[in-house]
Amino acid sequence: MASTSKANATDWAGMRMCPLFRHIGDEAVQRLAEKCRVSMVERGQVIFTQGDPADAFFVVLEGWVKLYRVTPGGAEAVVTVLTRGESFAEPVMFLGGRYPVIAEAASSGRLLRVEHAAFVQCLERESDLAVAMLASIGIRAGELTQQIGALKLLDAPRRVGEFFLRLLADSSQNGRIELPYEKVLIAARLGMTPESFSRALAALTKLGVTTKREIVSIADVQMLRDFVGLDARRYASTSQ
Amino acid sequence: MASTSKANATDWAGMRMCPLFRHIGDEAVQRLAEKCRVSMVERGQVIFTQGDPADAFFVVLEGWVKLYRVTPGGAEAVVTVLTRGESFAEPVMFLGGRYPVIAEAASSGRLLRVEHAAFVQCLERESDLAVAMLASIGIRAGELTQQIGALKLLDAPRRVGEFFLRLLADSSQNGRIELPYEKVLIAARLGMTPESFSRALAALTKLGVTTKREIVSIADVQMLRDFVGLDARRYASTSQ
DNA sequence: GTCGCGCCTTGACGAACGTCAAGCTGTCAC
DNA sequence: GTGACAGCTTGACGTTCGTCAAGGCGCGAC
Repeated sequence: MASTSKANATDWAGMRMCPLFRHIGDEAVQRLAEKCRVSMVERGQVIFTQGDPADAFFVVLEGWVKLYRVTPGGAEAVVTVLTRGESFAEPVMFLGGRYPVIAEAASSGRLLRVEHAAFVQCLERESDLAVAMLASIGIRAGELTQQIGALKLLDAPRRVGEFFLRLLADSSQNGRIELPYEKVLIAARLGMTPESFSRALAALTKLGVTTKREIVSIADVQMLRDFVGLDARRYASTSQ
Repeated sequence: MASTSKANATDWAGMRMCPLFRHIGDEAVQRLAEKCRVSMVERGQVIFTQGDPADAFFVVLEGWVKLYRVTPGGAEAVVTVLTRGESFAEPVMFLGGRYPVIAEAASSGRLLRVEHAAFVQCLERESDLAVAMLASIGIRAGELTQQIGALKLLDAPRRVGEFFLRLLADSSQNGRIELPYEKVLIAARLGMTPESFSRALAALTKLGVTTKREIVSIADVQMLRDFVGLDARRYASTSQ
């Protein structure tokens, strides 16, 4: 990997926005972070390849990562696209198998790398950590179950709006969001075609959401919130 | 709860089909099962209520359970419906909070009740268990991410077909599946309206899938498999 | 028995998204 | 500067599902 460094305070904060570590005590997160390395990656850089032994999992601290397979035909089949605060490859690492996909940086960014050995060490030392992580990961599963419903409930512009708001909530960069270069990836992530994504962006322009290249600017966050209708879905919130 | 008993061999097998315990060693599952109780429930019976301290989580061994909230207006808002092999309320239990929903048996059935104390005891004793469960639960999350995609990919009849096949895979009762009394629950679970569900069933009749009341009979399982097109989606399989 | 009430079904209609196809815009090579 | 290519946008059209509405079936009450 290009260049690695120890996790600093910023990275430590980045870990907290990951669902995996959301319900874990500050000290525990810090102790784990100390054993991890932060890697800088460039667009196109391969993080791991299909078949590599899964000896670590990753948290995206900044930028975008795409996971894909190469089909027998040789075509790229994108499994998913991840961004800030999202983790990947944990299950394979826990099981001690091999990575079933290729992970590639879809933009320049920073990744936290959690090694198997370091992780298990922490887990054995404090049994609270295991329970807390089980909770975190379980809640994440619950949220996903809901997303399935939300996918049907929300139309394309609202889905895009919600996605932008979620990215914004993490780092309040005053209405500015950076997307990966290929917007087709975002479309895939949101479960729609590039065409629909483009139309959704056009519809959001009326609400003060403008896009210049890969930069999205939201003039009035509250207006977007109202449009998405977060309030109407308050009942459904929290897991199971 | 109506009547409880110790977990027997059948129940022990039932636990194995739960994603939570899928990647755990036989001995570990058995040790945990020994500490759990199996409850018989009748249709309409409340398993726990909104606000109760979450001191246990559950695995459905047989029958159907619905989780719902009562909205401020007094209406029932069904969160989800679960059946054989599915667990619920783990995250809240791990966090030591209170149940945020009401759990009610949607049909008569059998539940495995896993107490907090017993669970933590097992977890502390063997650190492998924690890692295995993290893997299991993580894979489940990965599967859900896929379901989100599948939801868009598959039309209504195919979604219903796939759902039936998944229920069948668990207990090969020779093409016979029992649904809960109110089919509207299944429709909700599959993310569609009762009308669409009805139409989907009508479409499946041509494929030898007949429904009499709450009993679904599948004449030719392979034909249904072909229709759903499991093969076409093989690439996307396994988590992340 | 038969009345009434749920629930399931069936039909007609409209909205939203995917697909196909064409045009536009930016970037890079030469 | 000019050409070529890739990605994005826009338009037209068909499919599918949700919505609204009416009808049928089964079950329990009286």
